[in-house]
Amino acid sequence: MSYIVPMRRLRLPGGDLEYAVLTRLWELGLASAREIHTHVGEPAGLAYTTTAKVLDRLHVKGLVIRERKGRAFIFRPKVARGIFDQARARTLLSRLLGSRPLTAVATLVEAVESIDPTLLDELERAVAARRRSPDGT
Amino acid sequence: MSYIVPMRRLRLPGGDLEYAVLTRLWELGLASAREIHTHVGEPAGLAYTTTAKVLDRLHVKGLVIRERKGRAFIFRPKVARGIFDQARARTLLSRLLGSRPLTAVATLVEAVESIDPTLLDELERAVAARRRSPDGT
DNA sequence: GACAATGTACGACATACGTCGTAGATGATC
DNA sequence: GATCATCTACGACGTATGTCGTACATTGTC
Repeated sequence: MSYIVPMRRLRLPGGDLEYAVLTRLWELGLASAREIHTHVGEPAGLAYTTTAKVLDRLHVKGLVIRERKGRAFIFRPKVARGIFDQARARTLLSRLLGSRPLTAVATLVEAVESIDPTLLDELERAVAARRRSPDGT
Repeated sequence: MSYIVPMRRLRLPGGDLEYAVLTRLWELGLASAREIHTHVGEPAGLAYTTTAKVLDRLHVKGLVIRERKGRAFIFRPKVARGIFDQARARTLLSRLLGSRPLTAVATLVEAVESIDPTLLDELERAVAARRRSPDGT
């Protein structure tokens, strides 16, 4: 790892709460702050304004669109989940691989296994699939 | 993703600069702040005190040991790289897998490929190896 | 022993994010 | 139309981390 780059400022990833909110939005297609809160914030014991604030920040970051509907807003994702997740995965992966990709890959596989052994099959399948279509099938 | 857990406070991961410094320490075995700075901070255009501060924080976090040597300190890692990297990988991976592990695995493989296609081989090998010895060979 | 060089200690500021609380606006209800 | 419920706007605080600068201490050198 060189850390020569002074700190990338990708507006993409974001924190866990933001991602959880965005995820819910992707699943619902469109939703009010209240709905998102009911699904994400509330079960986590968070205040309604916390959810609202997150939605607000996502809006500022241009990750969600919002339209007024009466006194409230209806939010909808502005970025495609696939695109976002891809970028997010690349960012997280880059940090993980660092200067010793080979070793890191082994560690990565171990981690996958420790989280859920059955994912090894999936991993194998995914690699095979990737091999079959190096493009984007 | 449920985000039910209010935010883990693992003292492990840390940021990129901290990880870069720790990595250098693992590589060198033991080193002075000046040495680390020469290897990590300087090439990144950082001030010496920045490197020193990072080392200081790593010390506070109990990730490095330091012994006085004259007016300076000699640092040495306190945690094994393997252990640390494993925990780090698990943390990063957990965030990546989220609520749709299957989809995430595919995205993950794509990301690996986009970063370095040859790593797919490595990934395959690692999975196979993991299969052969589910323990810790 | 005075001085320059080099270290450490530490406070400070910036940003990203999680997390609330309050205030004010707006729509719904009787 | 007065009242109540619900939203949004926004400021604030806490923590983690990157990033410096300054002050103070220590060491090595004439």
